[in-house]
Amino acid sequence: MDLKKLAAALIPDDDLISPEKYEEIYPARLLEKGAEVTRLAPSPTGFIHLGNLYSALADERAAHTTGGVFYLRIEDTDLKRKVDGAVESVIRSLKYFGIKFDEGAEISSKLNYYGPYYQRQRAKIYRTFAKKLIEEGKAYPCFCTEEELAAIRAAQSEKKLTTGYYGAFAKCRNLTEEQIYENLAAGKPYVIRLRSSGDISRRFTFRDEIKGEISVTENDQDIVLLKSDGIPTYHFAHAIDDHFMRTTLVIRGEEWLSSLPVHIELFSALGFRMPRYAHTCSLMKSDGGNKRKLSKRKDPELSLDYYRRAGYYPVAVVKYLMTLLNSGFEEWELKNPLADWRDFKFKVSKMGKSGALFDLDKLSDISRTEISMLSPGECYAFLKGWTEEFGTEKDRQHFASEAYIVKILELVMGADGKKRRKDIERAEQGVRLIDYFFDDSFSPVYSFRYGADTVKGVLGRFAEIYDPADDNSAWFAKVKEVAAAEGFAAETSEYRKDPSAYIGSVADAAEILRIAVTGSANSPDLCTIMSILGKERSIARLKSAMGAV
RNA sequence: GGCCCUGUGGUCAAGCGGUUAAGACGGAGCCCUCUCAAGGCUCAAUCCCGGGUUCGAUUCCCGGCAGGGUCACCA
Repeated sequence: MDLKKLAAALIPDDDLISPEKYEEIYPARLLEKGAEVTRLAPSPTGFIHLGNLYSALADERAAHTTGGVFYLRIEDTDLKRKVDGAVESVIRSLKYFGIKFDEGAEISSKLNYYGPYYQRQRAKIYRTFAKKLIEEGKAYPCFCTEEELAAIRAAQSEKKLTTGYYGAFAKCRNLTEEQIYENLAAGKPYVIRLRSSGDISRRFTFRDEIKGEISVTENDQDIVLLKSDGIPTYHFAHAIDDHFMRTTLVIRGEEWLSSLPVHIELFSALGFRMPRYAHTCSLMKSDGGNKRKLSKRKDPELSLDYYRRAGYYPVAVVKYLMTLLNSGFEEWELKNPLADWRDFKFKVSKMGKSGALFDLDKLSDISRTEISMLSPGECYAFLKGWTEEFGTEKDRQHFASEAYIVKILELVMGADGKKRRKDIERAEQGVRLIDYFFDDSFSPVYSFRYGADTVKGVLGRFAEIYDPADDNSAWFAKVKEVAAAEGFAAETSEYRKDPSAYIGSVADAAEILRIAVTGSANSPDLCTIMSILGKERSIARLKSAMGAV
């Protein structure tokens, strides 16, 4: 068979350049030894979730801790699943979490020598190499219809054989020259398949950067290289792109492990040297007692936008992911509390081998800690940023008064450097937490544990003598005075000695005041809260609580 | 079902032939205390099972089992 002629008939493009030329167009990168070139290669099929960030972070760290390059490639070969705005969303989300690319799609960089970075725009390159493989007899056209393929699959699974297009099942593999041209003349659509030379019974070990030695067999599937629309499949595009974009380390989810044999054969058929691979375990979610891989479709609440909306501190999300990526990170951080997290020596080889269950408690804890280390001013800026995007109109009005909010935050966070409160876990909750400082969002539900007379007594007496000029101890002395007058023990120790002699302790009396002022039995220092509110509003709240019982 | 990956407390996990089997989150308790938060201290809780190898296995080997992944003209 005249393969040259066949290739020209199958790939009639007349604007292709020679395959060798591409080696010159995309030369080896000039990088230090050990520098890794990694990439994030999402398909633009919607939002990205925590699992993608996890992977992106691994890529970013692997590149940037070795002086390498991290680039963005868009795998948009499946037009059916394309979602508008997905690329922008990916970039925006990653940027929010501090993940930056050095080159690639939509990245303005002088380094963009290896593009285009959208696979749809790379059709010529793929077709060039598909043509080459056909000429070499390593690829062939397949005219099977979807129905025929389904029938083959059905027959195979009935006989409990491996499904797929391989060996004797690959009907189009041995089509005669006449048959092929007949089909072409009839205008039948076709795909280009790899003519696999592998033997599934041959087994060897492959070294993965995370999993270590893994056992694989040769590939024997005649997988599709070019779909009937002339666009490549993932496998084919992967081999060509990662070769010509000079990727050194492919970090991808372990769901790709099973197609590794295909990729090994592809690189070999194309005569390319393989990059190294790191197959990451997937982030899991607990689902009815079992673990399950995080899914874009099933877990919309794990979209990165969800974390933005909930207001988790972005660095906290990254740090949480870092603890999963390299568990040594946590200890390192404990030892270097002031160091930049990027100074941690990330190692791909130290990545965990088994899928971690996503732990919201842990994320919350880290977020709380990160926020607690902010200065009140920084925290204000963070919360304000959140209100601008996700808050209510009322929130935005509240946050217009910077001085007032900062004063509140000094209380809520602890003004000095060492005694920090950790009340704010994320922006959304933090903004709600301080709602009671604003009259238009203060909507208390009074639930006093004492009778109306006692409540009114405490509130009324305190309203009489409250003076915002009092310092903490003077303020508390007045609380004690009021408490004693209403039958509470002025000292907790006294109350403990003889509980029956009192109706409660000073703590219980303070609770009445606290509920009246804040609407809650729990709050930070009440004395400070009242001084922030000021005399008028504090007393007004005491009075209105009196009226409500 | 075939093939592949994984298997240490509730969760994330150190460990890499001999350890009282780290640490963090969560839980319980105590202290502190006007409540809460924070902080300090303490406690409970783990090597999937069965065979080997070995003086000795969480660690090495084999076999089960369990969980996950994958078997497309999707990535």
